Amino acid sequence: MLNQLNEPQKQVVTTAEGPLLVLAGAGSGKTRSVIYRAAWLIIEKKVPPWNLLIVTFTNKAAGELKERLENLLNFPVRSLWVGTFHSICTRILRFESKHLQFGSNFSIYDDDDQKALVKKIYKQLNIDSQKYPVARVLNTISRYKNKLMLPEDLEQQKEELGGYGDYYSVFLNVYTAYQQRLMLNQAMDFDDILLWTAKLLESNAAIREKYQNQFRYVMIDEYQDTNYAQFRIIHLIASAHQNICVVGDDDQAIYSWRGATIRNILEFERDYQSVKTIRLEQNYRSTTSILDLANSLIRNNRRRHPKDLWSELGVGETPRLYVYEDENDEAQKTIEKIIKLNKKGIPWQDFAVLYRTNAQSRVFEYACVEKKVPYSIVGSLYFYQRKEIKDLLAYLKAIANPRDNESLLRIINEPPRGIGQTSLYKVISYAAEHNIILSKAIGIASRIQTLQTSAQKRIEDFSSMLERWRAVSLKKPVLTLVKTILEDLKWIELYQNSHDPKEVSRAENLAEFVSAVSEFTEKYLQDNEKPPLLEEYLPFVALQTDLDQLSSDKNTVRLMTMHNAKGLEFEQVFIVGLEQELLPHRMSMETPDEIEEERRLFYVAVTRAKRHLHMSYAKFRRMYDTYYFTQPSMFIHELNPDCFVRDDAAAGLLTHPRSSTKKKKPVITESMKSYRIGQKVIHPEYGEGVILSVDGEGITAKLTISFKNGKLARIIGSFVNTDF
DNA sequence: CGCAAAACCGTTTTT
DNA sequence: CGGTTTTGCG
Repeated sequence: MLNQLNEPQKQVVTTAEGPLLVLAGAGSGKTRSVIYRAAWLIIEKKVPPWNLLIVTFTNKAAGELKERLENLLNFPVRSLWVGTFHSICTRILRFESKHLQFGSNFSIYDDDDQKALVKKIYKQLNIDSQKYPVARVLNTISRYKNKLMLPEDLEQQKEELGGYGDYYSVFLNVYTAYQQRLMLNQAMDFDDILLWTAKLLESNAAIREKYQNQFRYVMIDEYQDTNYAQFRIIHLIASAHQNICVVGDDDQAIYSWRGATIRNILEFERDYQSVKTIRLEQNYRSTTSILDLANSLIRNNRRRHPKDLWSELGVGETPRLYVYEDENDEAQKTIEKIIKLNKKGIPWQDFAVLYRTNAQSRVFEYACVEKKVPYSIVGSLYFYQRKEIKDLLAYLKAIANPRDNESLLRIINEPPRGIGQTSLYKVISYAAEHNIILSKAIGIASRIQTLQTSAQKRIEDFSSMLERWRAVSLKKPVLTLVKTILEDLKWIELYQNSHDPKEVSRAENLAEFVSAVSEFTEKYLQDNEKPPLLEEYLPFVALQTDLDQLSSDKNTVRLMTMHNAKGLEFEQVFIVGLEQELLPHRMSMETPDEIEEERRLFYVAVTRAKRHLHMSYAKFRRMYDTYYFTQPSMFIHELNPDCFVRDDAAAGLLTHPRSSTKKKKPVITESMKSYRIGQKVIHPEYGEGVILSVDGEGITAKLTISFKNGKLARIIGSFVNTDF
């Protein structure tokens, strides 16, 4: 087994005891080392699989790791704990629920659920969402939770931080109410899963010792992207026996916005005694020309351990940079290139298109559909966030957890069954008055005098339907339950008979959901005797974000964000949208630290490529309904010019490198403060033009301009000059 | 109460 | 622009 590894990898595998820090560059075989180390522990050290804990970054990585380990061992390992922090913690919390204020059937709320809940709280507390943006408040809540701080822990800080104005006290009110509502609904958000696990292990010595004894050997992949809560959980388990192996790369840290901190790597050596550090620097993935380009980029980061990756895979083809007209042109031509290469015999699945934001995926999706290229969008936005799927999931949550009012309210009139605002208000008041939960109140609607008789009946009918499904959910597989719900509601037919094509596609999505459950059932049966019930399925699906996960071997072009590409590799990588304000993103270019993280993100994207790297940007990009002229990403100017070639059209366009990292402040002159129709303007790149319409005032006004070169554009005033 | 029209809002990145 | 939520009316 060891013969297939290089020297440092062998050391990683055979250092079984004691704290081990592996600093592993991109493509240096770190996952391979983790798998072989697990196999080594099981075979050579006779460690039972259930004494291992392996933490991965995604569910997909966990699944692949397990599969590869079983192939290596040549036998299935059933009782091995391998998964993300969230899935492992969910398992622990469900198992230990009697020591918590939660039942084992607690609901898990995703981003949208969180947002909906906070919006309700805003209404209740009369808070202006313009003044206190929901996204910002939720972000702050998340940051505190990642530091294991609940509202009560913040009360004492109220005085000191009050000086910043009323934001903090409003925030604290929202946080307190939010947390109360979660408890009331017996629900947790993603951060709570980590937080409650850490609190449980902290406060309960018996449980802590139990898991310390169970997880005698702990391994964590992508350690650079763990946050404080995750660090605490691991520390509470592993500090007792010190058999902990963490694997990470500071150059690939791209989740600081989620609370991840590089300190976890730096302080590792402080928290554990006599840490052994091993460096993996030989890259087995990419050609030298790709690595040279990556090295020339990441060298611009000041806060890093200096290191250069090297490989023996030969020089290979020089990376290319293309310049396109606008985002549509970029998408069309990128897909056309892929088609050309595919015709030469490269299978679809060897191509990946990587972008900074999910919003960029749409044009590529359209281009694929138009040109009939099979594609998959890898990412969260696509399936489980759709309204009809969220509705169906709300049914499942409401069935499993009767205290989940939010889910119940979401579905009580969806699809419409004549239970409107007025009736609902009456039921909620009744429930509050009699101090009973909503799902109980709807069962005795006929006792609610204020309701009309017809409404009473509709509500009770709905309640008894829900109870019937609850009974099914306890005895029958979740697949049967889902089919029963869809049939009882005639839901698919309802959407199918619509004249709106969007509604019809909702029907398809519901049908697809059934296949997803069916696929899950098949997978589940490989490890279990009986098909999964709802209670087994829900925690899985709540943490599931990517539809492709179960069937990742499809022969399709992969479209994904750079973040989603972490840990993956492809023969051909297309990095698109390399523009200022997109990469680095406009929200992340305030501080040098933010710029460095964006640079690491680009580095991660580049190092995904095995043989061929294509980069591109567009001169022109539309956002909502406005066109913007773009500037090439500052990172392009940082690349060693010998490491890539520019497409013909790109030559000469990079003649004036921008030194400033900030958005250029336009020079405002008197004449720029007002625009009028018919006025002549000059744009540095597009030349002379005439204003056709003006929307708004001053330099932020949106102008429609007809340029002499024939281009019709809607752009922001500050980009053109009228003062000549 | 349901439906159509109008307002609104969002773009970082994810478990 | 595209999707969802709110509004106003029948």
